[in-house]
Amino acid sequence: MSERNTPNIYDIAERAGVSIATVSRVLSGSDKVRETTRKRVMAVIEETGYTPNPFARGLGLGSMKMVGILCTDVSDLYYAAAISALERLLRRSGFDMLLYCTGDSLTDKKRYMGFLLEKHVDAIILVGSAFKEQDDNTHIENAAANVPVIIINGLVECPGVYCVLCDEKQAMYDNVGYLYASGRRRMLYLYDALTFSGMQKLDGFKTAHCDLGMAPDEALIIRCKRDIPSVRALVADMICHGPAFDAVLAAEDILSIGVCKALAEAGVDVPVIGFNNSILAQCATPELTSVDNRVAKLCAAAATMLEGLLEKRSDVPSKLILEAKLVRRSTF
Amino acid sequence: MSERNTPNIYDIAERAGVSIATVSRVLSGSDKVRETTRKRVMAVIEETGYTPNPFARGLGLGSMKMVGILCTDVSDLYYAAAISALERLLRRSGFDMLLYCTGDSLTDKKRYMGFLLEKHVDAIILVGSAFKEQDDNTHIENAAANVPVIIINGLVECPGVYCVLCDEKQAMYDNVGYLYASGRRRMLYLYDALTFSGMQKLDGFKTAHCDLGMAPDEALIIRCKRDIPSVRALVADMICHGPAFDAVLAAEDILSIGVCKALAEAGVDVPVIGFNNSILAQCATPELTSVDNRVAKLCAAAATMLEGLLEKRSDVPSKLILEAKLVRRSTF
DNA sequence: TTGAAAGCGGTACCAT
DNA sequence: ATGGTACCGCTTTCAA
Repeated sequence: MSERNTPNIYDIAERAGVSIATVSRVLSGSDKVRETTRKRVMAVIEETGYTPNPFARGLGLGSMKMVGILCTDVSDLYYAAAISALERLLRRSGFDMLLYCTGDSLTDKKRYMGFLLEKHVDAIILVGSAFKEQDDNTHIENAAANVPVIIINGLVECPGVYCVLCDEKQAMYDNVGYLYASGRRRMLYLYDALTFSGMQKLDGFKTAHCDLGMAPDEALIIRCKRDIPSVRALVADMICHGPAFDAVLAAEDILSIGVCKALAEAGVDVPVIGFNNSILAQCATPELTSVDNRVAKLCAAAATMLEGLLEKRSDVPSKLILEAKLVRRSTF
Repeated sequence: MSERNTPNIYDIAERAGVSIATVSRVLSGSDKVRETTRKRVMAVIEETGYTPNPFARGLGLGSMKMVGILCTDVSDLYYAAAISALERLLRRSGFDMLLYCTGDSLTDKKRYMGFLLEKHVDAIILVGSAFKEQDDNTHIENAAANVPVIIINGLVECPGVYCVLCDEKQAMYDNVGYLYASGRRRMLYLYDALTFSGMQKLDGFKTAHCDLGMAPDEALIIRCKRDIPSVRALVADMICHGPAFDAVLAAEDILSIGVCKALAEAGVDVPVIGFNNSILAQCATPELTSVDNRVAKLCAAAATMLEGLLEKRSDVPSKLILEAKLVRRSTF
């Protein structure tokens, strides 16, 4: 072996007394290698600790078996859970995860999407509906033209884009139904952003009202900051000065926390339902009833899709919708 | 341009009427290119949307500008915060992040560390003290022999390993002091794991007791599951059946949540101090006083170190310790 | 079953 | 300032 730091395929070939082609065959598990030859080559590989150079392999194959992940913010509980699940699943399929956090600006989302394509990843997974824009999804369409794109909990209908989502509209629709059945008529709806997911939930809220013959009161549909003290102040103020409400639906657990605090302080007892069923739901006092939107299942479905796509199978559905599930705790 | 999907440097050279060497120079911003030539080449690059193939570049340079990150679990709030911060910082320095989640088994930690080395990453960052083992840190030492290794909040003293940590021992030591000053003498200490970080905190707890002339009561030092209901049950039981305590120190915010719930139920009011100052501290009721162990700062320091190391500067400290900071809220 | 050699797409040294 | 060319290390086709 030469004095390079790591041995290469030539070193192995030389020491095993074969050509590099044979070493390559052994490495790829080809059956066109005589057993004795394979043994000899393997012995040299073991003894030298040789591992193939991934860049060279990537250059020849056009792939380093990496999947690019785009999320707006890993420090968010929901995204972190998704990425944790995806990492395990991807690794099991032999892929590495290249992680990009974009923040909310469309410019950065586009820019990072571009970087990912330049890196020649094998696929791109968009985590969260924050990636579907109202007007301009050209970057997603463009990416999909080059490589499979999977969106977790977002929907962009375009060839090459595969979506795995939770039926959050239905979940929120059902929430309204449950509260209605328990006699509630003035439900407060809190949300922080109108991403695709945000719009679905709001839509479910409104549609349910209509179907139940109630006109949703716009004064009870409030956009607020994703921030406990803000929500707390907001709800405290509403308790004092109206408009009156007799139940609360929040688009995110974190918002519900603020709600619970305000309610507890004022000694008001109305049902609250959160969304995401994150650890925050268990931390809240009283413990929060929350909609579980099945992150782990969504990710598992995405991973399965991905394998299908990379094997160029034609039976991969372009859209897959899972049901959410209400996890009842103390607040309802 | 040929019918390949993406243009390569030869296509650009041909269309610009120059050699590939010149294109390469333009790409690398060399000043040894005539301005008119540069313009011509740039024009072709723009118009074709050419981007250099990272595998080829990686092969030649021996690097794809990627940093490998190892953490036991991204879905943990603390690690997620760290990884979020690191991602931004690394990207700013032009590095991509290859994320690996190992779980707690040493076998997997070693295995994934090996994978990372095989990928020829430019550096490895270990997030969390879970990576320092009691007995066997050969995998870390071995990795450090090949590539810079940085540990966030962990300590392995060995050449090539750089550590950035928060002085959690001192923080816990101070906590005991504060509680002592407010008249507390029987402090309950809860922890879930004895990682390096866990041992530091416990050590601070015990040392402070000794320095204050109190023998720490081993019956008040309790290891519990990292799980709200378990802690809650544990503390509820202690309130009823003893041993008695008049303050609680927890090694993690999540444990404190269980404590707060049990205290609230029993109507007992004793000070509680959590650790990590995560979002959970704000979610708790009452809001939790917690030690901020400066994840963002630690990560920033790590990023700075990394740049120094990759520039082969010799002024990079092998150990850097930051102070923690107590964030006072309602529980103390 | 095995080997020789042509890519893959860059970087960088050496001429000119 | 520019071009020619030898690497970097692997995969794969074509011959033998």
